[in-house]
Amino acid sequence: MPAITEAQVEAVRAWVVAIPAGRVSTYGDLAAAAGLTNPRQVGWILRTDGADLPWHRVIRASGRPARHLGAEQLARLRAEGVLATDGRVDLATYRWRPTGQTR
DNA sequence: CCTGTGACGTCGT
DNA sequence: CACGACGCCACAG
Repeated sequence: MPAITEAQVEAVRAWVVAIPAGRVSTYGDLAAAAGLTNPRQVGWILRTDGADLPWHRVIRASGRPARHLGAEQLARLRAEGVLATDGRVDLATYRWRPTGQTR
């Protein structure tokens, strides 16, 4: 079977879609929620099958957007009410966890 | 089979 | 807090 199953891909896609507006999630949390051991795999999935997903709500654990996206992602988040300070999102306020727990 | 690269994370300095 | 190095897994060449 493939290294990454279709179920894992769908799981990540589902979590990304489930992220409420005005909230963000990290690659590490999504990886854990989808059962992936490595956050890089989440990035791979988003790049491959995440074209139609609200990937702008997925940021790094540092609170910074993905590398090539940069300012565009921050602009989208800001439009949803996520304020970034100096290019950094306040994870303590906006970090959303896939447990249904708002905080 | 080995090497390089990548939407990352964690630790050490 | 910023930067660098290493680790991790998957894929392309």
